[in-house]
Amino acid sequence: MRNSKQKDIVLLALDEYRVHPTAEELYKYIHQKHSDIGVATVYRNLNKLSEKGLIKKITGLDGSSHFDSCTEPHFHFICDCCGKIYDIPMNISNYLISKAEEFTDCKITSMDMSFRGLCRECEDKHRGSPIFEDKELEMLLAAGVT
Amino acid sequence: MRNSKQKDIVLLALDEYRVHPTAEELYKYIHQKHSDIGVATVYRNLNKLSEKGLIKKITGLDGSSHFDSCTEPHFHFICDCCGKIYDIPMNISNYLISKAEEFTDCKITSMDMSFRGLCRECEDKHRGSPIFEDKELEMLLAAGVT
DNA sequence: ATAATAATGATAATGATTATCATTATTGGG
DNA sequence: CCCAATAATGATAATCATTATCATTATTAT
Repeated sequence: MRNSKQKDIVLLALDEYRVHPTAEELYKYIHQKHSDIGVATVYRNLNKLSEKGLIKKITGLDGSSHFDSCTEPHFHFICDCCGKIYDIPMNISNYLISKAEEFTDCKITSMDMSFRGLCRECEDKHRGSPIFEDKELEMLLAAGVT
Repeated sequence: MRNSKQKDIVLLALDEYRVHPTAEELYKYIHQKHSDIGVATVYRNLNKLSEKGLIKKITGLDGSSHFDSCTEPHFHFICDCCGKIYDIPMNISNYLISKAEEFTDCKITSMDMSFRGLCRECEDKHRGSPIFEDKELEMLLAAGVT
């Protein structure tokens, strides 16, 4: 991976932007100051940087991937209502990981955990008026590591 | 959510197919026996069923979403090399979840955990010839729940 | 300084998913 | 049991995110 002005700009912008932007969002942000940088370059760099572990790619939120300049081990909470992403500065135990390796007989190199639900703001807003049609969605949350 | 023949067929097919298919794959499978069912119907039903918690939507693997008829709490391992998905029949402790709720001050209704790495098969195949360019990818795996 | 080659930018192309809309099927009253 | 309300369907157009292409430019090891 060679250096390039554009790569630096993308990294810096991601750092500044803070709120787990999509490639598209970050591109628009960058475009304000650097109208000469193309979309493809932003996509390319974000992907390359995340492949190398220098940034984090977060998937499974909405349609698109989000990116996070923080590579410290942490997880995410996504509000089902407003879509906002919150950081959860938490680690997972090595015990869990070795358990998983045991189960699968596979070598684990990375993992991803994300929680969903309602953030405080949305919960307050929707108090009394349920945003979900029925209770089918009230998911069973597991009890104890097995 | 009303009943329909198509919904039953989609659910049954997902059950039969077993291997965490994408909507597209499942559509092709269904199409063999039921050429009258459209793609949109398969997509619609899979999404609706997963919203209701009757099946599981798995995201963040490749470009597309996969679906899983098993709603028992479990996680997934995805091979970075061949893309195969393995089940990990594991639960997460309530302690972790309440910790996460504490951190975020949000109400958690569901969670998702996925591991990545190399499956046994691919590891054997690639022994000696590293498929990754460098060691930057050897991700720091966290130590102990903090 | 230079040759090899990785990165760039513009844009076309792709792939997955959703929206549209006229038609059909399901369902809870009467 | 029939009927009105409306959810579901199928075909296809449209959208959205992302990747491929390719000629040009920039970086880097020698």
